[in-house]
Amino acid sequence: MTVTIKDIAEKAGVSYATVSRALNYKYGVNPSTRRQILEIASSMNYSPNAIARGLVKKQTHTIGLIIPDITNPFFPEVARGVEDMSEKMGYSIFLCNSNWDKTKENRYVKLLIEKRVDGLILAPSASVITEEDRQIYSRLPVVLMSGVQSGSGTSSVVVDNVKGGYIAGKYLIEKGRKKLCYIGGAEDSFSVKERFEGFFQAAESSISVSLSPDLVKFGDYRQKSGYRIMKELLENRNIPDAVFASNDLLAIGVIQAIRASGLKVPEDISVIGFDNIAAAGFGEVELTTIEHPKYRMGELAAGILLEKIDLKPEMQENKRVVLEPELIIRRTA
Amino acid sequence: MTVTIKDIAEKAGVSYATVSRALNYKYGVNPSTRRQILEIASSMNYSPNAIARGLVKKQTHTIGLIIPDITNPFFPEVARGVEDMSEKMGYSIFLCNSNWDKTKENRYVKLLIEKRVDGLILAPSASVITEEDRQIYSRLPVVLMSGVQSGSGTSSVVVDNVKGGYIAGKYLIEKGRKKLCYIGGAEDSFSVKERFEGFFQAAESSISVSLSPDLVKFGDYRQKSGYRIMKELLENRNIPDAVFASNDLLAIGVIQAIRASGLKVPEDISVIGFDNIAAAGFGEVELTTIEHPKYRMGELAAGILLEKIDLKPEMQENKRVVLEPELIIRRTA
DNA sequence: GAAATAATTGTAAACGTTTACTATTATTTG
DNA sequence: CAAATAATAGTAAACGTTTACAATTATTTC
Repeated sequence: MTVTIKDIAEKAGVSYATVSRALNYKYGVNPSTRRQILEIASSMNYSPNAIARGLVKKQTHTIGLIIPDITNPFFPEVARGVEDMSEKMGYSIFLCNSNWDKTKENRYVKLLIEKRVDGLILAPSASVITEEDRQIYSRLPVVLMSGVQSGSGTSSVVVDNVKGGYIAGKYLIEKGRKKLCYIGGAEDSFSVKERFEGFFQAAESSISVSLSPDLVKFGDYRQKSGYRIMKELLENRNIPDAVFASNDLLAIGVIQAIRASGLKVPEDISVIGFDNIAAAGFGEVELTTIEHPKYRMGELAAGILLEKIDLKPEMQENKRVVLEPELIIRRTA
Repeated sequence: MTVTIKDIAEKAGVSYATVSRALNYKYGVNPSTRRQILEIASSMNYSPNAIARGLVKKQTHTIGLIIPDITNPFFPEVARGVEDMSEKMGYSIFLCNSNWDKTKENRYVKLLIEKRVDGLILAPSASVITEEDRQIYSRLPVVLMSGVQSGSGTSSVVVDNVKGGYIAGKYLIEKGRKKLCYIGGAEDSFSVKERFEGFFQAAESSISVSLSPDLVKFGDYRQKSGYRIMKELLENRNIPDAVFASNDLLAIGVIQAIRASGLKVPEDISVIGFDNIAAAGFGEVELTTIEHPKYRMGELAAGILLEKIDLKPEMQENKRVVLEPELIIRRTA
């Protein structure tokens, strides 16, 4: 049906090996023959079959990107970073949403391996790394992103969560806040724990500041959760003067709850988030937060992966790059 | 290196055709042989090579998704809809960001065809459809999404922009607004025009309402643009009592400008957007807007495409489905 | 229990490339 | 101008599957 190298060869009166060479600009084909072949190819609307090529070259120039949910405002930028870098290097990406479901994530990994991707970028939906995971990392180049503990057995790029938490805490304290509060996502999430750790360190470092256990709460990573938790705190008259939410969505929920109760942000309660999602800067939100270099993270992950792909398996080594968080001061703290 | 059907065949002492049949659950292989083969396959950690299969079956179970920019809050939901539906039907998606660049979009189309995707979903970066585009639609199943005029020569799924604009206008008028204003994205964008058309119709339908040409402005689709345009209007003392922005980002910028000038939304000026992006509902934004069924659009596009793929080319027919917009009343109008 | 039929398995070609190796032709060299 | 060399082109195998067809083996039927 579609045009193949053979068709071109026939029309040009040469063998199809020659056509292949001409098309791939390999040296060793007569310039005039090549010109002729190229012309015929374009006139026949020839489109090289990357599947066939992939089969013989054992390379698809394709990588898999598995993230929990592209709809979560954290991930589009990451994905864009991955895509931009990949495109620049001649790779395409399969986008897969694991929907925070480890089983689905694993199914995707399996599928992508069947599709013979050259490598995999994974923002895991769970923090723990299983034996099965390690097994996968030995089958193909993988780089992990975001919320991954060190010693994962493969390359990873993460933000310095502890430092981010620390910066948030320090800033709040400098602003004269005394009664701190931490509202985190899922308690078993690695990054939630790390951000808390940094925040806790900051609180500890100042004797006049408290971070009492009843002002450390966990839920999940959605806005509603922030709203609910904060509302409860307010209703119980357990009122901090500053809250650090472990991500921006949560922080927005927290602010809503505070304002709904008639209190003011930041006058009565300062609120600081984490991630600096695009919406944090929107109009009336103006959230003070910690920048999580999302785009850069994606870009780096892709860069590291592509570098790995170019190396023979025994030459590949695992890198861990830790990105710097940064305080973004807006209006809520 | 990796395990192939031949390796399994050898170990099982059968021909590799039999292994292929067993693995694919084709009828005509002895149950006990199959059991044995399956066991060997799994013990050897066999992963079928989808590339090789794709070559012979001339089907990759892969579709391409080209959108302008996943970082634009409109697209993640669309992409998610596409992905969910595709996954359900056993297809993977290549994600490509054209970055609103027609040239890049075309390069991607070409690349995806080389990678032999079974079909293509395209949210075009430009409104006009060229001869080249039509040529492409004849090469493989394509469905277009969002901002596509009818008669595009292939299937498409869009929202009823005219109706959306009309609903916005009607609502503002019902609320007693008299001096309407339209702030649109790029003037040559099809959807910008359509939304205006509907809005204009609504304005026309009521004699006590004005929509004067100096209150119809165009820019691009970013927040800043909305801010800038509105600011100018306010500075020139050309002040409407209601503005319909052709998307939410623009609307947010408009609101910022209004509030920065000391006026109140919605008391002094009502603002209504379009798209209902997630951030429109966030905390303090609470934007009144027109729902654009983004997820549904992606889901439908994928559904229509997959249906098309299953049909012989001559059986494929072009569908155009028009989704209903819906008024979402929040706090800005 | 032989013939007919059904079930299972094997053989080989095909999918569209790339590439090692060989063959041919053109060019240089002394 | 013959020999040596360089440039160009061709042949055939390989990549890992699927599948039409043929071959074999098992089962049924009378």
